[in-house]
Amino acid sequence: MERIAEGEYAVMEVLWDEAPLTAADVAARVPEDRGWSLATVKTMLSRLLAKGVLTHEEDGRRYLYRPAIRREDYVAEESGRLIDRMFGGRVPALVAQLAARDKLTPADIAEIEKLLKELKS
Amino acid sequence: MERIAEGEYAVMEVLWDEAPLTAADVAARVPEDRGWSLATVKTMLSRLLAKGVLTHEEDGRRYLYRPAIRREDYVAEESGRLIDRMFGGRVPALVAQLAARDKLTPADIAEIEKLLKELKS
DNA sequence: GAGGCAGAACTACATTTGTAATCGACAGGG
DNA sequence: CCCTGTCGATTACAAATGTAGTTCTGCCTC
Repeated sequence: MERIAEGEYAVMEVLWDEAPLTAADVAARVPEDRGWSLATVKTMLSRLLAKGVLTHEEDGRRYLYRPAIRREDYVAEESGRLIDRMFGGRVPALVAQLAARDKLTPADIAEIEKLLKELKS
Repeated sequence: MERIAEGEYAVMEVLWDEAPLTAADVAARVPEDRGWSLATVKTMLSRLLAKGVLTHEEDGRRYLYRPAIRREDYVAEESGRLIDRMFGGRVPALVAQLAARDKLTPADIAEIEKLLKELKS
């Protein structure tokens, strides 16, 4: 699976949330703070098509875009990559790091414990 | 803190592992499979210096390089970024994802549970 | 003391990414 | 039927990245 750049990812997010959409629809849904023009969004869409992570179908004179890969799959790949690179593939090392940085609220801890308990059953 | 590119990161790893080192030493320690020439490593070192994440001190005619930022800090920032982007900042969502993908061995689970238990004390 | 080697500094060049502008085709409104 | 707005396609261009090569300058060796 091709790598998706940071900016491109914002477009994927939109389409993972709702698809199919026209280019204009995507542009309208991209987070405001990107400050992108429609042209920029169209460039992103072309590149994502070229990378094979989007498909398009014709709808009259326009295209409707939709993701060709599942969000879960991409997210899994990216997090795996990070865990491999930064934590030697060891998930507990990641959790330890988060803990050391106070990134875990008591609610998070409870939730994770619950998850793990269910896993073992 | 400046963003460190993927390739540059490999150089940082070397120096986090052992420092200070000369450019040649770094080159010798970069993972084989990168297939980098000494020149490439030197370019990386310059760019990392420019980004302010390395420092160098003179050692006669050469430089000795050492990290200017701590590995833990960088790793914390990067993992935070990923968790924000892909999991809406929710760590339990990340753990759930790993679980769903069978990325957690029973040993991992036990280790994480132990970590969390200690956190609560 | 001249030649060569080792270092850093500078230069090079393709690809990817961010961020558009422009072009050519066509559909719909008047 | 023609104008104009809308589409996708093509082109643009700077910054970051990957991956070196080249140059200049001393130090070491013979």
